[in-house]
Amino acid sequence: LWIVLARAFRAVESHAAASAQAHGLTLAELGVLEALYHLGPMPLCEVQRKVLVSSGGITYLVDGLEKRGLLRRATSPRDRRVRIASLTPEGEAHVRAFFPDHARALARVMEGLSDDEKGEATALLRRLGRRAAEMDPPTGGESDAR
Amino acid sequence: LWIVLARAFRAVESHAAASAQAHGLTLAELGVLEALYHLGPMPLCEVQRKVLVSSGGITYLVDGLEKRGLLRRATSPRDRRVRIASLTPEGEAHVRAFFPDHARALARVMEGLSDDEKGEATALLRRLGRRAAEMDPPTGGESDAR
DNA sequence: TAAGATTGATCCATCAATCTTT
DNA sequence: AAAGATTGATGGATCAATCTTA
Repeated sequence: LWIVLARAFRAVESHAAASAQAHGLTLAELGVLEALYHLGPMPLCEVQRKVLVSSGGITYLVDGLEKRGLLRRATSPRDRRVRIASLTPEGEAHVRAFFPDHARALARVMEGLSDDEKGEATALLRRLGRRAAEMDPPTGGESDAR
Repeated sequence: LWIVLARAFRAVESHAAASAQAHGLTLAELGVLEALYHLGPMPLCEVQRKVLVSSGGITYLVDGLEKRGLLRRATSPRDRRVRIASLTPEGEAHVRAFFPDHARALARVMEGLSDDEKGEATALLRRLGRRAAEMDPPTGGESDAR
């Protein structure tokens, strides 16, 4: 199973990465933009959890996206430690521009399975992922363990 | 599905990586050793296909493992372009030492699914992976496209 | 002390180019 | 030309340490 899971993931990932790259984005960057687009502005630490990247990585990612004017940072009024990321109008336009393309590309890659099968695979993988994630922490739980 | 697949993969991967690291190995390095252990000596280009890494990457990996005395390179008598990698006695001992641990660790991570479910998930993922892999080449087919 | 964020060092892996052999 | 292997440059991402605020 592990082998097959890895191969399937890499195969799909390469397509997803190609689709992202066609719009000048990394997969991780695309993840950040999508999170902000669908869920609205949120603290960096929350984005980090969504995108599954290290705390250093999120700073790096957001740096790049901010430099390109796709998002901006703001300080939280409630807690002066946290920085809240939100899409700029340009960023939102960019997401709207590539999202349909990206979704279509992914759908095409997945069309080897019927809708029922996709549902089943999703259910199975969700259980597998949950268990594996909450299992005795590999490196202390997260990639940021101290 | 894509999201769930990615999360499941990363969750399992982190456990696998931790298990490998416990024996001083990268996941990719572990893959090379396992391939050589189970399938015997083989050309570098074949190892590359098994481990799914770029051609430059395989050289890098094998360099490291050779430097640690876990495998050695030899020239093929049939074709003087190819280099054949084979485990040294130390390398074989090393694999024998960590393989049971590693297998057990993986089994534990997967125990969220019953055997039937594992079989089903494997079948579905295999189909998904196959289709995605042989689909219109993302970057020209492989990571080494010219 | 702990959480959020940032920095700088480091690492693994891809990429493009090159060399040899077929 | 094309396949196998190697090199050097580059980049994305983790990691450990640090700073600020709670």
